[in-house]
Amino acid sequence: MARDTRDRIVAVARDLVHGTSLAQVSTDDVCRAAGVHKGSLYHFFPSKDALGAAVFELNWTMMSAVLVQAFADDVGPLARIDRFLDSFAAMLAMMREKTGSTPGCPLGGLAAELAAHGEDARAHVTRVLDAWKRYFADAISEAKGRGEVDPKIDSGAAATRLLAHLQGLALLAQAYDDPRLLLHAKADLRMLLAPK
Amino acid sequence: MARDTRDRIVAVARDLVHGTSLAQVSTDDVCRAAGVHKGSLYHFFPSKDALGAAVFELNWTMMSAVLVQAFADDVGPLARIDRFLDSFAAMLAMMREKTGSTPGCPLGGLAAELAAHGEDARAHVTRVLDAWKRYFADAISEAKGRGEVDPKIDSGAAATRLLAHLQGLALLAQAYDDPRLLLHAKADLRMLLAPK
DNA sequence: CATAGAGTGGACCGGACGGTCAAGAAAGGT
DNA sequence: ACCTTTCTTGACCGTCCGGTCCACTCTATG
Repeated sequence: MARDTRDRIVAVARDLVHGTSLAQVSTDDVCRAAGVHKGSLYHFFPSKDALGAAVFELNWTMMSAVLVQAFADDVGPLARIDRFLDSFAAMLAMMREKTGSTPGCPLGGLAAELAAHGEDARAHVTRVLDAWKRYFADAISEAKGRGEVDPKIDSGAAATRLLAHLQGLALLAQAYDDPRLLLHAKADLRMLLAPK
Repeated sequence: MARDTRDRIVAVARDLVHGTSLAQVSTDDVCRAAGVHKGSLYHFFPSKDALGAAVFELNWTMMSAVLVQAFADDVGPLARIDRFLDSFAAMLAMMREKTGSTPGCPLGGLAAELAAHGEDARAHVTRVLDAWKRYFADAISEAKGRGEVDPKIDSGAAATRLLAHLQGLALLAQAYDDPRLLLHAKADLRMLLAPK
């Protein structure tokens, strides 16, 4: 029951924050939507910022699940990247169905907001982004070994390129309220890999 | 004097908002920093949202100046894009000096935030992004004519690619508090142009 | 110089906000 | 059965917020 309440608070907060921003969602909003009282919220979280961090963490957990699934090695490394992009696009499209407007990247959007909330929040955010990048970097390394991309490129730098591009596409998708912008992702990321 | 006050309010608001978000800056903050009283602010702007729109407009004006200068046709089209990227990177680095933390793209960041402020705000934002994209698209068209990029690519789609990538790099630069991420911009955008 | 209207000062408002608290209800170990 | 710890409740607080109001002061114009 206890863990359940905490989880419900975070999940509800996540839904409210996604598509908007942490600042635009009040603790009252969260409590109302979760059917919980302020005291409970502040029993589990020392501050609103802490709740924000938990939301970010939950987003990362969900993204991790998608990453693990997409990057399973039953297909080649480049196909894994493609598969992840499909999942990512589907995720945004589904969110648009549910909320009526296209959200940005659940991690990137919060990352930009939390970066201004002090140095430790920023450090946390960058650790998560690094973990995400590693999935790309590993696949790229493997693709280099297979001769599917230019072996001279730096895997880490290429991974950063891919992540940046994906973040940019998600941001434009949000601004244009059009998840179809992500349809270009596969081809775009291929260009950034200098394939042979 | 009148225009002067209005301009000062917007300029100050811009400085406060840049690097954070509109939501995190209060009208009191703006008034204090501008040495102005609430009555004056609400004499010029009917609401805080209107002030936000004016800030966005100012950012676009400043960006336009950079664009016009960078895209002057005294050099080839691809060199213009490079020149713009230099200016953009310099802009972010300068802002970091001034505020102590790396801001995101002055247009992209606000665009993402304002997109959730109703349909008309979003439409305004997309018009500005389209205008920005046009600078890229025109240069790409010219580069195609000169045979500097693959003539088969669609200029508009390529321009979207470039803008998305730039936005993504700016977002990561903000999250990592490291403007050097933009150093890769030139090479990255080249890859996205499928040069011959 | 009279007057109108733009611009400014600054007090004020209602409500929303993040956060607290004390007391009670469950849960859980012994 | 008992007590301790973990939750939950719901009223409450001080502050900050966006926004209003009205009296005042400039300044441009006729």
